Amino acid sequence: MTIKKSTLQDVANYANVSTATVSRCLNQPDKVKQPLQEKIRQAIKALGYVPHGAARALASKRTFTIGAVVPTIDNAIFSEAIQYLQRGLTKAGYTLLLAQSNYSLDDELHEVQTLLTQGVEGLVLVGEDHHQGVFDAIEQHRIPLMNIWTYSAESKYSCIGIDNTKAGQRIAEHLVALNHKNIGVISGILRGNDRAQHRLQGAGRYLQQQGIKLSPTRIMECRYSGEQGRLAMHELMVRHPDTTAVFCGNDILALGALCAARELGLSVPKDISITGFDDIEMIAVISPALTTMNSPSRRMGIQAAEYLIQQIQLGTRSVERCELSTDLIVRETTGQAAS
Amino acid sequence: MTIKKSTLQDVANYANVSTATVSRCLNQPDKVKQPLQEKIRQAIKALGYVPHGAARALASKRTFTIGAVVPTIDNAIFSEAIQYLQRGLTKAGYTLLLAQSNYSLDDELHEVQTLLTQGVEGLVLVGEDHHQGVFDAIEQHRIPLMNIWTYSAESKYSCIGIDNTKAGQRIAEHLVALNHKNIGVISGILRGNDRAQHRLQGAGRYLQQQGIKLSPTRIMECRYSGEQGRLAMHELMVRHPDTTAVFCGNDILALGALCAARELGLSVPKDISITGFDDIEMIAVISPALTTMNSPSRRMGIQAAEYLIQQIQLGTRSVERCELSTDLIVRETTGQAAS
DNA sequence: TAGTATGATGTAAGCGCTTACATGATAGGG
DNA sequence: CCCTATCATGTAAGCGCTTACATCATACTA
Repeated sequence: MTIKKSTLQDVANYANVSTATVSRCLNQPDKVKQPLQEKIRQAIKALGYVPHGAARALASKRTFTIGAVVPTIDNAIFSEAIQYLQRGLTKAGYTLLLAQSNYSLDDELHEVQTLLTQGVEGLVLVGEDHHQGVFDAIEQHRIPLMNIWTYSAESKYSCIGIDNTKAGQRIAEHLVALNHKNIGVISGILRGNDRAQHRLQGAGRYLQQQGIKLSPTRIMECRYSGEQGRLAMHELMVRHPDTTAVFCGNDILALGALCAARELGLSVPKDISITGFDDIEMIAVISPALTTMNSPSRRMGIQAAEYLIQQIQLGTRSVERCELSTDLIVRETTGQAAS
Repeated sequence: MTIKKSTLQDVANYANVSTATVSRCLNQPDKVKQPLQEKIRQAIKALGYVPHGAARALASKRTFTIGAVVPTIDNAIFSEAIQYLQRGLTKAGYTLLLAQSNYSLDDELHEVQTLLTQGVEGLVLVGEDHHQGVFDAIEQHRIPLMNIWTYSAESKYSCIGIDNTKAGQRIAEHLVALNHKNIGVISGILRGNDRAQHRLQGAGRYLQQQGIKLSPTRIMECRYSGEQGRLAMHELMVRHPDTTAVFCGNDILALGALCAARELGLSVPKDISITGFDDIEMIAVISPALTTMNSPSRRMGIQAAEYLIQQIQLGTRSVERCELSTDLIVRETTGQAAS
């Protein structure tokens, strides 16, 4: 172990071979004879040699890197997907470059550009709505894109996820079946978030069909955080004390709403029903256990990795759309509407 | 917007200047006259030029990249720290390369080597125990390292975090003050996890001083997951039905334990007290609200970013040790021992 | 034994950028 | 009006690697 960073050249000198041989020993070992390999391995170890990724990338035009941009890593549902995505990529020798958009399409574009500068060979984005610049850049770089957390049959790009509209409707059906008429919504920020929009649309449309009006004042829009959900719930109950059910944009918001209900002395589900979305692990072990829709985040992560690797290796650019099923998981926070 | 990826050379040709000028326009704009800058900007836009990071890195010997390895991103406490770390780095023009060790020091070493190949200019690791190879590699590459989630006055490397031993002791003190004698522990995997070890040691030592024996059979070791916590709790209560308090390694485990207690018909905190660790946002809005120690994860993320950037810019390699205070947050899951 | 196919290794040309240095242009001082 | 200091731009040499191609050794085949 010398004290200075060593290069391929150093290793080659040390082992008395050419740089080409060392390079081959590293990348195509079967092309180098055993004894030489030994010698080279020893040299590498002795010098503490670590390959220079940038040089390699420049020379080979390969980075073995995939980029992903999620709204925030600080939400169990995204971090779970990322974890599995990363695992799949790592296993195949790829590195994940992760960025956050904070639910902003402009930020997303900026992050995508940074990722492209870094040379990502594939991209994972959340949702199907993106800045036009994102699509342009992807075309120009000819890299595969996979939109996760969304499914639509006409999507121009590959996607894997649930049909958010249907899912939203499914929740509404459940609430209507329980005879709820005065329904409130605590949604995440809708702007630039097609998933939230679709869920709300799905629910809204169904309610309308059932003759139930979802007035704008019953829709609270806030950041995805427990505290925000709590505040939104309080505000909602001030505006519409008659509310008997609340459709929350995700589980964290639902948890906040649950907390507010407790603070207001409302019993769940007797006085008020609350639904979440995502089915993060944690909410199954709390009481009352939350009624929610599950988000197949692992599957998305795993499959996004598989798809991208395959596209890269085959050099193809086929569009693959995969709809994952989602189930309503009825637990303890929904019940018959108080009469 | 042409269809092929364009290079600096292309931009230079298009704008009728040399590559050097384009490069300067991008990196040191004040060295290029206004009108020329305009022309170059236009060319860049027209060609949809995106710089080639690897080439830049190779030529400039700068990557503006920082690496971090956390046990798992799928734990709110780490993802929160990462979020703030990333935010700080991005603001300063750095990119974060994130990897996961799955609580394994060998995996950590492997990830560190990958990160070094990618040319990271600084490293953030969790805890102070690392594979010797990690330290060797860092010495050789002469990059700053910051250990987060740990504080020790003698640390050879910079660190920021809490004194886990003290924190463990603090929880034990709380339980003893409530007259608990039969205390169980549901810890995360201890191997390769100095934080968990220290917390347990801190608690164990204090209990011993108080004449309370923490027998090995009262210590459950399991993966950090709600479900694992739940199972561990069941097992613990089978082994030691006399247990009146359970010290959990983190909040997720505590949630699982809480669930198990409910399943066993035990009332919390009347029959049994449960403590968590980390104070993730969510546990404040559930009921019963969890007694826990807070982990200043944001501060760690923010400060790790500041420290590394400073070290890189100054080219220094000074060691900075920062102890963050942590507080016991007594909520509803701890109470007097059942007599 | 010569001729050829096969495999192992070496040679050297870049990959797309940055940057030290060279060059040319401009302006001010004597 | 020439000389020099100053600034803007161009020229070209690599950064550390990969890889097409050249070279050489070896093992067959006839």
